[in-house]
This record gives sequence, structure tokens and C-alpha cells, in this order.
Amino acid sequence: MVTIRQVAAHAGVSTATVSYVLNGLGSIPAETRARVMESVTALDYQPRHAARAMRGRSHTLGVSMASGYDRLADPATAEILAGMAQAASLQGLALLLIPMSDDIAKSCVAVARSGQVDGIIVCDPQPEDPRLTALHQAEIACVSIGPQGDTWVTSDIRVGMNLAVAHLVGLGHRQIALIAPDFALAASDWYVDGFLAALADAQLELLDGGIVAGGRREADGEAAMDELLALPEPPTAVIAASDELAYGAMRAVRDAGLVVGRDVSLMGFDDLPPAAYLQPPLTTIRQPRVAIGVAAVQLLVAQIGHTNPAESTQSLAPTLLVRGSTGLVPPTVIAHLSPDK
Amino acid sequence: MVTIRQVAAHAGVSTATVSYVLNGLGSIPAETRARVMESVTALDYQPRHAARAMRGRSHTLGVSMASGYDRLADPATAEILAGMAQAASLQGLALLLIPMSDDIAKSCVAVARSGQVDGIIVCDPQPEDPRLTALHQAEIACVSIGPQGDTWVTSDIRVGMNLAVAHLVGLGHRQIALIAPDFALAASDWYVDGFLAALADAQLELLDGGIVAGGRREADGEAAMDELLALPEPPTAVIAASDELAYGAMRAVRDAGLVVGRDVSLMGFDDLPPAAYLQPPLTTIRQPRVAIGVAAVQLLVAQIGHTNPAESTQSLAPTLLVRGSTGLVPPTVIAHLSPDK
DNA sequence: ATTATTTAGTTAACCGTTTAACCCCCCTAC
DNA sequence: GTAGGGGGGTTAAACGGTTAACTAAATAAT
Repeated sequence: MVTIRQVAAHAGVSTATVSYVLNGLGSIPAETRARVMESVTALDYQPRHAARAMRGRSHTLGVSMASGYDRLADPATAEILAGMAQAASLQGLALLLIPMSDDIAKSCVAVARSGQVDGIIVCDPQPEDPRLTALHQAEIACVSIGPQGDTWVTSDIRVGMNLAVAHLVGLGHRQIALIAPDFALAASDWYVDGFLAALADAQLELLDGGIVAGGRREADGEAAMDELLALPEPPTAVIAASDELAYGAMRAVRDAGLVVGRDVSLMGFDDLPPAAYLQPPLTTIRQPRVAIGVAAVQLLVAQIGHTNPAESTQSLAPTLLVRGSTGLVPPTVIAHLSPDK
Repeated sequence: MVTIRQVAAHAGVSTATVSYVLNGLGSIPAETRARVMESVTALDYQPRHAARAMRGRSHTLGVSMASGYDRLADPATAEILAGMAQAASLQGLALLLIPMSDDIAKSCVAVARSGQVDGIIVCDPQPEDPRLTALHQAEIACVSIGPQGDTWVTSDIRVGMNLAVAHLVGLGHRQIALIAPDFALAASDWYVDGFLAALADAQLELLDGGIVAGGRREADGEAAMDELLALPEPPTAVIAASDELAYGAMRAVRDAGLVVGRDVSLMGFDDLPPAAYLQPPLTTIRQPRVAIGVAAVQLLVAQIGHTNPAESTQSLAPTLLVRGSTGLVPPTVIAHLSPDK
């Protein structure tokens, strides 16, 4: 184990000088600097992270999952993490996955107060998430992925809804329904509000029964779509608040003997891996997941460095991915509607 | 910031006693122990990780990705990571995503030698991976995900191949082909060898041109399947060495006007998220990814603790997932074959 | 009764960096 | 001639734990 003392001895200077050279501080002439660096490489010196972290920061950011690390297996979460890892790397920061325990909030605070991390990114924050209150109380820098707490970054659902509705309207649809997400979701309202706002933008009226309570799983989407198809005046296009809901909805349409993309247009939200492989491929709103991870790191770094950012919350715009599950309004419907106008 | 000295003063003992109590060492009577613990909670004391790590270990394991953190966005990698995080948590260890740099091998060694991690899990190891040689040379504990280096854990492809072939044979298939993986892949040989061994087990002969060089991407699978379908004696069942190859193969079959699962049986390998959503759903071999992550952590922990494990390599058995893309041999083929027998 | 062992602690020397405070020498300004 | 001001360092005190070595008293063994 090579220490800074050995380097100092080798270079014929004091440890302070070595430290200054290594950290680019102090006024060290180029000649001395070079000599020190030579010794560093000659001895293959590597500063101890722990000793360095005893003063100053740990240069590590913590990541906390809501319940268990099975959340990581979710491709959406993984992509966000990829974004975070990428952004952190760029700043020379490491990412630490905080170990789980019975009391997650407590372990988050412990890891931060122990100085192992300089701040924490809270994934899947729930309303009144105990982690956020605990971190806030302990005055630990943190940002959440989702609209919760003081500092957060999320996907702008309203913009996504607008894209979705605009796309469908562009195809001639006038009767558009929404399969809403799980209402326990933090961003749940955004979907409904965004949908209503988008309809208003397009000067369309909400269909009777045009918003059905969905849920989270595929089966919920299937049930919701059944409900919509049974409507006296069924929608010609349906937006599901998640891809998973859309998978189920697609099955419901098929089971009803209709063809997705021709008889009924269907959109998802998220763009999970299967979306492109459905039959037909699912038109969906892609959440900017990698960008969310990147933004979270930037926000956290700013917060740690007291560079109080002007904006402490960020909503990133999703994008529209047009695939096969949406198409022009079926002619029969147009025929049916034309007389009205 | 509460230090161990303050706790010691509060409890009326020396810092050493507090340290012993906290670490469960030394001979401390219950009464003293209780008094110390009271002070700890009263002052809400949290030991500094860095100070603790200066002697002894960091209780952190490093994770290194091959090239960039976009690998994390891959659901397969994410699931392995989930397994690692889960196993690490159970042991109270944290997982550190090592920052990327130009020279990944160097940063791995640096992070370990700086004492920030006690050992490293190397993901996606390449043959002659510079990280492995560097880590080995620096005598840093490490285990790779894939058959490379001294200590590794991987999915047992041969067993998977056996499951696949046995499944197809059970359905009556006698003419089975393989779309091989990218030959640059570390485990590439395993697929071919496993396939041949499985054929031998079933007392089947290899079809002429029954192994076609695949690749990695969907398009490779498509091309490979085209090749197979053009064979004078085309296979009735095809095993693709990855789901992605299978996606392409499925398209090729469809484009040829045949029906997957009826005219041609098709299997994948991996069970990625889209597999279940293909039309028909893909029969595939599910890699035990979470278990791989768990095993990697256990192996690494054993290595760090010098508990030299009896086995320093582990091949975990994958499982068969039967879905719609495989079916009984088409009758026409049976008719065509019957005379021969 | 004396010695050996165990129990229950204490003392203080580390661990490897950082950094505030100083020092010395040479140069410049007045 | 002397005060003032850098440049180019050095010294040593933190930082907050751990732990080897030691002590003192109590208990056990001879």
C-alpha cells in the first residue's frame, strides 16, 4: 500500500506538496509538479478514498428504490438508472445502490449521514413518502424521480397527452377515450388533467364515459377496453396511460373481433420493450427515461454544491412514436359522422 | 455532527468501549452495553463510513459495465443487477456503479485500490478482457458474469440447449436447426457444443446446413432463417441462440407465408420482455438472471473473506418456458417422413 | 497464600489525507 | 535600510474511528 508519505519521500517534498499537486491547488511550479507526478506514477500511487472522504465529500450519489431491488428488473427503472450512471460518470461520481432494510427511510438517512454518499436520488416516490420526509428533516440533499418532495424530475405527462391527442386528431379521430392509470400513482392526476386539456386544445368534447378507471396491470387494461367497447357510442381511438394497460386493451379489441389500427386506434404510454413487437406494433409516447436520470443527477449535484439551481423541479417532454396501432378513422365512422356536420 | 467521543462522554466510558459495543467485540457486560446504546440513540449517533473504512473494509462491492452504462438499459443486464443488489442488501453491502472513463480497466483497479470497494463484479467480460487481467494482476477480488477469468458465474447454456432440443423432440421434431450466436460472444461455443450434445442425446443427426451463423441483431436472425428455409430439406424446428435472433427469424417465417408454431416451430433463448408478446408468444429458454446476480455476490463475498469457496465457478441451470411458437410436427412432414422409417 | 486467568475496561497509537498556519528567502518600493 | 509582498514550500493539527497493548480488579487454580 503506497501512501502519500512515500510519494513525498520519493519526490523529496512534503506530503502537503504532493496533496496540492494532486488536487491542483496551491502555487506549485511546473518543475516540482512534474517531479511529484513522476513519483506518483513510478510508485503507482493511488489515494485512499476513505482517507480523502474523511474531509470533504465522498463523491458518491446514493440511489434508493421504493421497496425491493426487483424494481430494477423493470426496464423503465433500469433505463433511468442508466441515465443516472452515465451522468454521474461524466462528473467522476459513483452511484451507490443503497442496501435495503426493514426501514428504508432510516437506511437512506443512515447512508447519507454516515457520509457514504453526498446526496440521494429517490426512485418511485410515493405521496408522503417516508424517505422524503426523513431526508428533508435530516437536511440531506435529495431529488426524487417523480413529482414529489421539493426537488424532482419527471416526464411531462401533459405534453405527452397533448402529443397523443394531437396525433389521433390528425388522423381524423373525434371520439377519443382514456384508460386512466392507477390512482395511487403520484402522477395519476396528470394523465387525466392532461387528457382533458388536450381535448380542450383540440376543441373536442369528452365522450360520455370516455375516461375509464384503469389500473396498473394488463388485465386492468383489458377490462377497461371491454367497458369502452360496450359504450353506446364507442370511441374510435383509445389512449392507455401505460403500455401495460395497452397490451390488455389490445387483447380486448382483438377478442371483440376488431382490428387494432383499423377499427380502433390504440395508443400506449412509456414505450416498454414489447411495444414494438406487438401485433400491430404499438404507437406510444416514449418517456425520456435516460434524460430523466441525467437530469436527476444534475439537479442533485447542483443541490449538493449549493449552486441553488433556479429550477428545482424539471418536467421533461416525452416524444411520440408512431407505429401500427393507430390509423385513420374507419370510413364507416366517418360516414356515420358526416351527416351530423 | 455527533462523534464517538461525544457518545463515550455521554455514557461515561471510553471511545474504545463504545466502538466495541457497536461492533459486538470485546467483553462488555450487558449493563454497560445498554448504557452505551442508550447514549447512541439519545445523541442519534451515526458512525462515519469513511473513518470506519480507513481500517478494515468498505463493505461495498463494485460493478463494472463493459463499455457504457447504456448496457444497464438492457433488461437482461438490469435483472442481473437486481439480483446482485438484492443479495448485497441481504449482507448489508452496498453496490457501487463504477464511473466510466477512457480506460475502464484502469478505473476498476483504481476504485478497488482506493479502497472504495472490496471487490468487483465484471459484467459482460470479453475474451482477454483487460479488466480481468488488470484486476488479477493487482490481486483484487473479482468475479465475472460469464465464463471468463478465474471466478465466474453464468447460465448453463448446455443445459438450456438440452431442454430446448428435448422439448422439440417431445413434439415429434427430428429435423432441428440452430441459429448460432455472435461468435465474438464469450459463451458462443457453448451454444453450438450444447446443441450438438443435445442432438446426440436424442440420437438425432445434425441436419445438413443445420447450423447457420447468426449474429446478434434481429436482422441477423432474419437472414439466418431465410437461409434455413431455402434448404433442400428445411428443418421443422429452429432454435435461435437469443430472443433477438428469434424475433427476426419469426419475421422471416411469416414473410415466407408460413405460420410459426404450426408449419415451423421456433424457440428463443433469454426470455426478454417482448418474448411473451410476440404473435405467437415465443417459447424460449429463460436465463436465471436474478440467480446469476445473487450467485455473483456470494462468490465475491466468499473470495473477499478468504473463505475460499470449493467452487469458484458456477453454471446455473436455465428453465424452459413453453409458449405458442412451438407445436407438433406438421402432419405433412410426418407423412413425408413416415415412408422412410 | 500465591499465582494464573478472566473480566472490564482504558490509553494511545495508528489509518492516510487535507489544509490552516507558518517560514524563509528574494524582490520591490519608499 | 526596512517594511511589504509574493513565490515556494513545510509543519502539524485535524478528521472520526479502530484496535493492540496495557491496567486493575475479581475470580479461579495450585
